[in-house]
Amino acid sequence: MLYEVKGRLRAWLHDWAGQRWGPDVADRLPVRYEIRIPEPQWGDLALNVALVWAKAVGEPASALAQAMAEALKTWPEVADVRVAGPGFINIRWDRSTWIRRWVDRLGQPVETAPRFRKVVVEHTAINPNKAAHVGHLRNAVLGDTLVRAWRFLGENVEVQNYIDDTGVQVADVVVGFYYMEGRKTVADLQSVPPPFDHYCWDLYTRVQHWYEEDPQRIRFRNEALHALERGEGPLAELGRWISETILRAHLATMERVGIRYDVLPKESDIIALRFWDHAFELLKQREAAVYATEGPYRGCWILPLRGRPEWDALEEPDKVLVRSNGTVTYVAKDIAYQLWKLGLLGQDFGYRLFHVYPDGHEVYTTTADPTQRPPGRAFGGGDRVYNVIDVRQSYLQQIVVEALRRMGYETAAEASIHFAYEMVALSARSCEKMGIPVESDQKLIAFSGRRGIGVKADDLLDALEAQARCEVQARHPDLPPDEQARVARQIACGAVRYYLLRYGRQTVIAFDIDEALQMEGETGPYLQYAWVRARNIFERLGVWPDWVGYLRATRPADLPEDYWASEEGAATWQLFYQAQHLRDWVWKAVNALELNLITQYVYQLCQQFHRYYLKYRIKQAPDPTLRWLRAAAVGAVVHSLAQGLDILGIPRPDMM
RNA sequence: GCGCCUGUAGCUCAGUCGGAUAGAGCACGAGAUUCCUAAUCUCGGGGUCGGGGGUUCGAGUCCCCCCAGGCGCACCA
Repeated sequence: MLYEVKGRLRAWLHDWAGQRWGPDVADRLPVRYEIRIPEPQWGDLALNVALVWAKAVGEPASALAQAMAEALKTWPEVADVRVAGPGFINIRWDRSTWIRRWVDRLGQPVETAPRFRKVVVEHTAINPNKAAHVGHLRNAVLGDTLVRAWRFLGENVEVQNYIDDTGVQVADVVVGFYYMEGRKTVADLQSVPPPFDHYCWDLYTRVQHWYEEDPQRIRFRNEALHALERGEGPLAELGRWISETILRAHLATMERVGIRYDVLPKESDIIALRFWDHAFELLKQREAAVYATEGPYRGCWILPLRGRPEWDALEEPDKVLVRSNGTVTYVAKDIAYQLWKLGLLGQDFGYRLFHVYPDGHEVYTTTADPTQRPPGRAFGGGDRVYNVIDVRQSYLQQIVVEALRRMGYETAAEASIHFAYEMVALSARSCEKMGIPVESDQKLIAFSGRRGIGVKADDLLDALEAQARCEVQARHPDLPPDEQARVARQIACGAVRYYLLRYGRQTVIAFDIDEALQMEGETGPYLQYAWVRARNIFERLGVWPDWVGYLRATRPADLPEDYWASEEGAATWQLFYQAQHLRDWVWKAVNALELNLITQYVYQLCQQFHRYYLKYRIKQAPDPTLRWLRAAAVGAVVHSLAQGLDILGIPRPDMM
């Protein structure tokens, strides 16, 4: 509701300016003024528009503010408008009107016009050669939360998880099984002690050491790599089985934290379908790729980047796409794939069903046979594409976008967004605990699959679940064990997701096991506990889940106007009003790609609710009117919290 | 060398396109429960916002310089 009022206010201010200075002036006035929620003492809404516009029109800010304030007083939902400081306009809403209108509108869908035809979000993209670690989890949680936020805002979103099943990493594990361990058939792999992805975690680091012992052995990797690319022979067969098995393990791990996908495009199919050839033709046609006849890249096809200030600073700004030996570089493949995501390649994969989630949601994977098409489904072709990849890939991502630009796909370049975030590293303290040697001056140690340094996502979740289960058992000894386990899983999921989301994306997370296992204070369980408490109120009133019906049926004919001036009235209003801001924050978060804005908002709402809950009882309120007012505020929290927790992917337990 | 990012309480971090008195959590100390209430709440100490200069009604936030740290800059993936 607040969201809608803010929109009206902007339009109204524009009209007001038009009447005062004429429409031409109004259209040229800065629109970057702020409509913010101030400290409660100032009012419900604060505008700095007079300060911003005063500069533009050369009138004193305070006089301007005064005039606007007078005009705003005619709004029916406005109780009072005051001018403060150098020219802030502080609006105070008519509380009774607001709360009544809010109850009436509950359940009505918010009207949203989608901005995009399809938003594509690619995240996770873990090499399918070993178990997922917490760093991968950060990627997936950020991506998934972005997906949830866009869906909340009414967009059609497709979730992609790119699978590099032909790369060095898978090749190394193939080498490990085939040459080091002599496991040469799929049957041999099936006898590996489970969990398979955890076994490969160790094997992968063992292979690295094996290479270091004798550098000659690197030829086994090349052999495996070629086999994977050709897709034939016993090595390729092992590779296919390994990558698919580990991919399924990754899907299971991600399902534990509520993360799902729509389509899993495989590198092997990109190779088999020769996506690059098509992209290459396009690049040549549009003169974005050039054959170098001289200089250091003689004999290569390059993407010339000279001529733009941001690239000229580099020693060798041009980027090789096709090597002098005719092979294709990593960036080049990425350009082809990005073109497909944007629907510009003029070519598509085939698809087959890969997995069905318990609730019926289907995940497809690609095939090399383009005639295989799932009925009623189409993948790729987004008009907004997010690539969730850590910040170290920024340079590469910039090149991909620049290539689109050079090809003349300006809009597509604008639509391609690199969601860059910092990595998860181990704190020196955690390393010591885990027995990893640390040099004294090092504060952080980066995760490294090769060296086997990192915390597996499953291990973290297991630890959290075990801990949560102990607590649940202590609190609800009579609850059936499978119910206890279910709640524990929900809490573990909430704890991990909140832990990974609360940091800004440019903050390196120094992973600390004790901190990650924390369930008190600013944590996921804190939010979940607020939900349980709020929900319990209506439960105890006997009106769950139809608390909306309850609020409508028991609404008092008149609300006491002096209530809002009391201490309780102020608290009730603040809680109610705070619960109205979700949509604004989600919007802001998605546009700035700062998802921690959502966690902060939800956390603060919960904090406010916990305080209110302790102070004002609902069921035992002194009279029906007070009960209704308090219950309405709690209802606003329930409404907002349900949506907020869903966006964050934090489960909503029935009890804790 | 060049580019990007970071520096805020003992620790881990927020801080909204520049806005009103710099905030949380953890840790530490003291308290709160005859049931919608302890995975919670209340109170307390703790800060030269890395340093210096500038822009303006107003700077943790924008600009310049310096210091410290991280990451990136292949015919590797």
